[in-house]
Amino acid sequence: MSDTLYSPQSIEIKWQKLWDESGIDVASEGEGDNRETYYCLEMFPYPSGNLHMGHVRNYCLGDAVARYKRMRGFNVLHPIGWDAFGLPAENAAIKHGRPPAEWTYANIEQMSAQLKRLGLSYDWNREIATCKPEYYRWEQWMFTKLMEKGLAYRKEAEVNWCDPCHTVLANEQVEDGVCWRCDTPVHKKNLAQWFIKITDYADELLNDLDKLSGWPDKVVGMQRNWIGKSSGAEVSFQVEGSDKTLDIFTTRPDTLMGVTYMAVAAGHPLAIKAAENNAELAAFLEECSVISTKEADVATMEKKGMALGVNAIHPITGEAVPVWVANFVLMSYGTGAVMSVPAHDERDYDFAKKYGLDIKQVITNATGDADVSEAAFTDAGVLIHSGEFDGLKSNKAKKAITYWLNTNNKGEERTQFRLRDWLVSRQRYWGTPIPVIHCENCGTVAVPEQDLPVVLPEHLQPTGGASPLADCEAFVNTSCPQCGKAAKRETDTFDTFMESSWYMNRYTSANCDTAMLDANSMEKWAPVDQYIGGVEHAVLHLLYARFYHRLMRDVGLFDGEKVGSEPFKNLLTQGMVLLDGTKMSKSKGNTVDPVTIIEKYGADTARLFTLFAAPPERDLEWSDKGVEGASRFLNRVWVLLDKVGQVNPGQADAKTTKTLRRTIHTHIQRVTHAFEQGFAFNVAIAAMMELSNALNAFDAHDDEGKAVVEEGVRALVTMLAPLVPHFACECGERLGFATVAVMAAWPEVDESALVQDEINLVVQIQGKKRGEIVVSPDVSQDDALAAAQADEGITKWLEGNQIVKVILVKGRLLNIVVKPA
RNA sequence: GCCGGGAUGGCGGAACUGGUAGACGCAGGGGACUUAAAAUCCCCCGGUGGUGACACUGUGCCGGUUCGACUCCGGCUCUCGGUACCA
Repeated sequence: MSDTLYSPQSIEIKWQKLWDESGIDVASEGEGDNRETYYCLEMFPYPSGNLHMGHVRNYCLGDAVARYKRMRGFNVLHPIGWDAFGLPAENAAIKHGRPPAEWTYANIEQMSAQLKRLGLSYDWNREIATCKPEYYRWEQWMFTKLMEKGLAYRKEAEVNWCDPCHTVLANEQVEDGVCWRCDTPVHKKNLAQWFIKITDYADELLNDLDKLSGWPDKVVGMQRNWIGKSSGAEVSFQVEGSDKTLDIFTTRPDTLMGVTYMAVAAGHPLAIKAAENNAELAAFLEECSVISTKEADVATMEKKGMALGVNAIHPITGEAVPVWVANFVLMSYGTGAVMSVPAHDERDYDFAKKYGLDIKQVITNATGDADVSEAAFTDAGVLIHSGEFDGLKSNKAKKAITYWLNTNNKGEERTQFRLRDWLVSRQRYWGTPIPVIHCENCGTVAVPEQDLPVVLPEHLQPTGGASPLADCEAFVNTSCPQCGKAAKRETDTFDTFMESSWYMNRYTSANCDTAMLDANSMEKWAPVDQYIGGVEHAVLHLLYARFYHRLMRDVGLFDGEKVGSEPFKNLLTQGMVLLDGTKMSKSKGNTVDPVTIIEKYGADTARLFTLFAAPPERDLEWSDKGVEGASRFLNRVWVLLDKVGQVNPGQADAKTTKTLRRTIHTHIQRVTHAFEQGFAFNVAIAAMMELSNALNAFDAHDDEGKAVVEEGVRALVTMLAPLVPHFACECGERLGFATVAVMAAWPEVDESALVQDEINLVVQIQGKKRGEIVVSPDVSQDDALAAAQADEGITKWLEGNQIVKVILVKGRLLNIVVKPA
């Protein structure tokens, strides 16, 4: 019997100390290190105060990957840091009356200790915090480069505005159309904001999605839809009685002859002008400004509109069609105006029915009987009531009509993206200052490189109203770098997606203080081989990071040939951690504290459970009982170690020993396969449990049996090392491993151990299992059929029938198809 | 609304490329050990019928392809994530 019981607390602290001292988690930059590099990265945490189970899951997955790759002989980079700017720090600051910096730094300290207690194999030498000037100075530098290149620009955009609070609200701060703090209805307001031209990269970002074979199809699909390339035409409608045109984009120029009205956004200049002497219309525009800017709200609200009393001239027929303002047309998408073809578009149809607008059918189906009296006909088809275009199919008609518009100077072929430029300004304090100075003489001037970073004062106290940065004279007042006269700093800060868009590259050269990146280090490690994080980042963060990586490439920070255009080679999107079927969250009060679990069961049990309870990409339902099960398994393995070296009295059986050895090697194969195929740790652990059960059920009666048991237990402990590293190291020490278990070589499958003399072959009649026969693994179809026909349990199903077809699936089954004789 | 997932026993899940559905674990039932309890160990465990061998049935719903479908195709339902200022 083992003289010591498995006691996780002391073991874990012991090994954490030993790993730290030996530096095995440090990514080697050394010249003499010839190992292939592997970069494993988990999405860095927002320092909210305490680690939650979502973090634990994310980082246990990443750690298992990193440790597995080390055991496979890779030189692994596995860094960690803090996404430290953001709204929650300001909210906490308001609540506690202390500056966000204090709260943030205290949280980082606390969460670092919690991460360390989990035994995660991070290279802490590369730790970064995005709220530090050493980090964000390079983001500011990059922004000034983008200004130089014309990729950053300023224009007006709508924000959620709360009058009493005198501040811009995040979408999250708008609840059912009212401000979360004062319950006043929120309305839209235009502000001058900074944008980055991600649309210049839309085609590249779209086309390169094909290269992302290591990403889940669903994420690639979501990005493709988000970028949303569509081809169609831009069409100019003359505004009646004016020299202005109303320009629209449509993907269906074939339906142009069916336009019966136009619709513009409430913020469209035409609507604003028409409202000048129309009180009713002005009131409607005001009503439209009181809804949130969320797409989901806009899409689900009741569709409303009002005629502007203005007409547009149809470019082909010359007919006048009324222009309406509609609450579902967005100023931020396309031109802020659409042509409406109710006969062939569902939304236009509903709107036309509601307001009694004309419905003119111009497309029919192949049989010519498409009907629009009850619903819109939205399929492609054949043109009717379209003058010279009658009889053309939709595809041809699109080209013909676009060609007509082009030759008559009333439109042209166009590609439109759903993707909009990235709005990076935030009217908030706790973020990276935008490195711009406003000068009365010179306009907006970028802060010169030698004056960077623009340091954010960390002592300010937000109140819930306007940003305290704007009131901080020491920050705001400066001089113009061009003319030297008194000038004012930009007080907006960057969207926090800016920081998280390049941190993965910064880790390669985290301590470089002379440039954003050290090109050599970047080219050594990047791109990230395996990125792991929540699927909720499938579009925004991952798209911005793909974009920013290209910006860094194009600014010349690294060689695009060597690194490639994509920052993340493989992506694993993990599911959420649920309790009672809903996401664990503080606000719902359904959380389980990781620290409590670690204190009760140890980090290894917590790690094992989160990896075992669900496949990585699926949601994980938390179960206290399941945690106990994980703990029991570790105890069983702990006791199993006592079997090593034992020879029991009794008769040895060579066949049983051979079967055990086969089991050991099929399980090494299965575990390895599970690791290699999408890191299916839940399946790997199940296979390890089976192996443990098989070893436990076997008693060695001779030296051969003893040797096989030892082989099996050693393989089991080695394969457990990436998942429960402290436990495996302690077991390895007990077994006399030559190296620490977490750096041991991964077990190899002995193919010769897998060979079987005979197998059970399933016999089916009409695809239903009716029995099994024992045959050689490479039995012929005829021999298998003969064996089946000799089996009493099977022949009874064949009686009175004639065999029509026989199918042998080698090593699996024999299916006999019969019909009544 | 739009875009994208998911649905398998009482529960979490497994099932290779279309080839024995329910591995592994949890819960539950029975037993061993114990004065007792805990811990541990052994057996059973989708449903219906049957003492049993066994039979029928069964992977959200409806339909299809196939010798054979959890897996492929068409149509739904419910649910979750994203929806551009939460990160």
